[in-house]
Amino acid sequence: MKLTTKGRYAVMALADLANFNKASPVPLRDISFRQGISLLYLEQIFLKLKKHNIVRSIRGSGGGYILFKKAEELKLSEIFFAVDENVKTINCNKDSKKGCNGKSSKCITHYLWDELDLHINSFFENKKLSELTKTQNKKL
Amino acid sequence: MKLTTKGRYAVMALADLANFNKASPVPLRDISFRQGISLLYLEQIFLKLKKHNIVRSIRGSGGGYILFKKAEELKLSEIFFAVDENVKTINCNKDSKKGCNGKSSKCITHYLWDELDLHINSFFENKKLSELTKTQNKKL
DNA sequence: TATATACCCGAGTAAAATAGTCAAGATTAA
DNA sequence: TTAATCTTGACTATTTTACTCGGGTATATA
Repeated sequence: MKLTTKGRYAVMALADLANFNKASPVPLRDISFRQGISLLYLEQIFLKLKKHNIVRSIRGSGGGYILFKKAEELKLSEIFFAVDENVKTINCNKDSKKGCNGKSSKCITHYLWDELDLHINSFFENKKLSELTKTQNKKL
Repeated sequence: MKLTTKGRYAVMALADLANFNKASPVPLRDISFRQGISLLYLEQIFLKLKKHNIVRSIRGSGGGYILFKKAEELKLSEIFFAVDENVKTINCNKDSKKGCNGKSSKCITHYLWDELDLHINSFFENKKLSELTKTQNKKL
């Protein structure tokens, strides 16, 4: 689980999309403008979201993107997974030279990072996109 | 809270130190060897740990480092804070141009990252260094 | 006191990752 | 047909990370 702007932008853009998704497809140009994210970069991100069936695209004039699932059913973990590919925060055995082989005092921290991943993951697993837009609407 | 090898190394090295801390100071050379971490890099890391009163140094021949606190009382959050300086995983208003100003639909995700930080922080707040070494000793 | 062992510290740097841009399309509504 | 919009792969500037380097300083011990 890398936490970079790519994941952040994806969540922001989808939250925006959810807000404007009522009737017609939303073009990236609009999201780009409203959220202040580079259009070209958004395109990259939405291609990934599309590949993972998070959004559906409608081409041509008047086209844009729509959510594939309802915001109430879309977990943030799905979004991050779609754009970030890497799911581990830290892994101990990058180069298995001295890193982690299970014996001696070497991999003292192995289980820690596993636990951490579970912990972070549970946060995103239990969070739906709709919770964001609700928060926003309340201006909480 | 950036999660990089610097934080990882710090935790690994301190866990190692806690294991060998019984009688005499532990030289970085030994930790470097056992954990497979560059000695020069470890020095950098331990300077920070020292500044934050996590370890104490003893110079000269026969010298090395010892833990300043008991492993049972040393929270992982202190360690990460000491070496990483940055505490936020993602922040929404890097350049406050369009990022986050509290109005319109812009900062939809603002509270999300706050929550996330709290969530991750609580993990490290509730974890003591001694829990790591115990895990290791049990070969769990 | 000489010497080796260790910490101390600022500065520099190579590699990797991130955050984009660019160019050339393909579709489709109006 | 034309403008709007998505599609795709490749390219690139910037930033961050993960180190290295070169010179210290302090102290135990022979």
